[in-house]
Amino acid sequence: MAATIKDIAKQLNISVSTVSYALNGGPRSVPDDIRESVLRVAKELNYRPNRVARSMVTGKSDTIGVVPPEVTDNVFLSPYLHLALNGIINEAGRQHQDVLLFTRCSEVDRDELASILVDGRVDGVIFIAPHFSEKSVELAASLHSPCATVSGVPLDGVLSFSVDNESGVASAMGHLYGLGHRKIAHIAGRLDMQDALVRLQAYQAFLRNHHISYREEWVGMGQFTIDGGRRAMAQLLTLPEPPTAVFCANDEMALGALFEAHSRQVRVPEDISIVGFDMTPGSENVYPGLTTVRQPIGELSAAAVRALKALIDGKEPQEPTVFQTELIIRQSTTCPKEHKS
Amino acid sequence: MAATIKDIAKQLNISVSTVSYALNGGPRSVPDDIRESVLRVAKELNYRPNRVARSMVTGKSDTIGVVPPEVTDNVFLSPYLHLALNGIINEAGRQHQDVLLFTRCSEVDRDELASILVDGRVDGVIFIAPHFSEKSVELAASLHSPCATVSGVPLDGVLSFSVDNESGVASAMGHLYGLGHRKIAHIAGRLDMQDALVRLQAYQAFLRNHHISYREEWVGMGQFTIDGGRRAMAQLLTLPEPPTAVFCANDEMALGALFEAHSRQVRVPEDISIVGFDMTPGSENVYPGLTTVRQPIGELSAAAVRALKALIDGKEPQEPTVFQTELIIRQSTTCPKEHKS
DNA sequence: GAAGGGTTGAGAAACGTTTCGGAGAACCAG
DNA sequence: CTGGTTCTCCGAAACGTTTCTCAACCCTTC
Repeated sequence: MAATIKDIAKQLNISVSTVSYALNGGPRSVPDDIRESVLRVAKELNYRPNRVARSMVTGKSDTIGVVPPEVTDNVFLSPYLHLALNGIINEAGRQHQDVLLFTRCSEVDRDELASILVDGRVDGVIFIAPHFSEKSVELAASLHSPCATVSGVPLDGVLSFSVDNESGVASAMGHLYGLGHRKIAHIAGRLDMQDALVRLQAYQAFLRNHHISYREEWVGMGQFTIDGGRRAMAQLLTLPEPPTAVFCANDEMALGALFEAHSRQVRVPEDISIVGFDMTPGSENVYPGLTTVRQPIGELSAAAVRALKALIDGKEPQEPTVFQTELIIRQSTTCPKEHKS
Repeated sequence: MAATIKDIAKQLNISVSTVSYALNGGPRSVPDDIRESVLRVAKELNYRPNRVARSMVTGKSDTIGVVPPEVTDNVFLSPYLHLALNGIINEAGRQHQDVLLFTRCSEVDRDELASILVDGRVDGVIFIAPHFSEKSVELAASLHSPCATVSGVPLDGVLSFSVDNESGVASAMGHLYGLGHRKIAHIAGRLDMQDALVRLQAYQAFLRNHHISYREEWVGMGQFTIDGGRRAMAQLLTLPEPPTAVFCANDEMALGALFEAHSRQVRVPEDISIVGFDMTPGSENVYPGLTTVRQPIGELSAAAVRALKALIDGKEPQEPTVFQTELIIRQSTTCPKEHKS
């Protein structure tokens, strides 16, 4: 039985509109004495404005929605999603927005996913690393509801924030190449995701540019997971001619590769060098520390929130933004054996 | 300009109530032919129900709120909060609930925090590890809105989920004691949080029960953070008589302690043993692997969601639930030096 | 003292749903 | 044919806000 604006009005024998104006410093002024008594009675009755009712009228909710790439158990354990979500939350707080997490996208069909985008509970939506097959981004764009993607395909009507994968991959591969590696394998992520595909292509482009022939058996599919990385590494290590270095499309697969190497008594980096991508917290404290490509996931996500908020506020949509990466050299990479002695 | 129920009614020349019944399989039946045409037109018009309006009438939102212990930048980077949030999201999805993250608790006063609890956007709230000073839990309880705490103080009218800290601490301390350690220090967490306080007390109780005298200088304050753990460890290591083992109230502080030991050329576990608490993912892959006390944070949080949902659905409130811990012995603990040779 | 402007506050509409009350039609049993 | 039950479906109320319209009043100013 929460108190409403009507209760206040009744108690003071004034109209609800006056109460509303007083409470909000509303579009109209009210005399000081009335305002004070309204505030007093509001406090007495323990009045709390009902945000749902307000949303109903204003059409605003001060809440932004976040759609994960998929909804399976423990998606949010992914370090990438973790960093992205953290960045979103940080910035959302600053922008005075709450965050609504959609947890039910998988069990409903795409149509319904679209419905949650426009059901009035959020002012805008951020899609984190959507799959190519995910139609809801286009749907959201076609509904003209403010939306943004983090690491998605740039699309008309959608704010887009991504990282310069090409130069990131080039720096990682260049590092290995510079150390003398020529037998460089790649463990790719889920190819139905933008980052994975682009990184694979950039890997291939690097080989081409450096006149190294592309060998299909040196590309493993790691699905962006630790286990996937392990399996892919296992395959690579049992090849008749194994590579001397592995570039992984994210840190989790790199960790998996590292663990697989450990369990097969293959030394890292002496026997094989490993490079990751993302610079997740977990890449730092393993043994040996993982050489990786830092991408500013948090900043990228925060920028998405900022731009989304601006769009919601009626500003002009921001152009697609590409963030730069940075190579972080740690202990998991060194010269190939043949080169050394 | 989203289509509404009215548009459907107008197009078919029937009343909105009939449309609503048809759409919802509502409390009343409608003839099959009408239902079908309603569904058809709804599809044609791309109709999406407005959840806000529905909430308004039904008073339900199918959304549960999550309140972090505090809102500062990067709170959600905390592995504890990460695991808790992940557990909540997993279970919320299963219970067909979305998750609203409150990002704005710090800048508003407690009163306002309470207001977001009952502003109609959520059906219930989960407080994760609230501080003692946090009045909003009591406030929420007094407002009779469904709420739960994870690792909070048990309180009337609040569902409570926590872990058996006493036995967890006893198993960790017992492990060190069994290895021969008698000089056991403790790095405590934020003492304005339930878990930290109880673990400190359990540490003291263990010493008492084993007739080891309590030494104040062997208790460091680590604030539950890596940096705090580092600083506390630095102090312990510069003591005239340093301890041979350190029991930390969480894994992050244990990692901090580990790193500090590394940087001072103090070997772990040969020179000093370290035990953590939580079994966060980060504790596994460091060198040496961290002995720790596993607490099922995810399950605990999931249970909170389940119980909260049941309460929202009008079931009887579940009794406070205490989860058991499990000692995970890895490589960061061994016998003290004096004992060995 | 009348015209005009500004201030004040009451009343009501609107947002999009759900669901109740009840009117009319159809059907059945007596 | 009558009385009761069941089926249809319309109209309207309700949820709690925000904000518009409009009337009443007060104060200038000519």
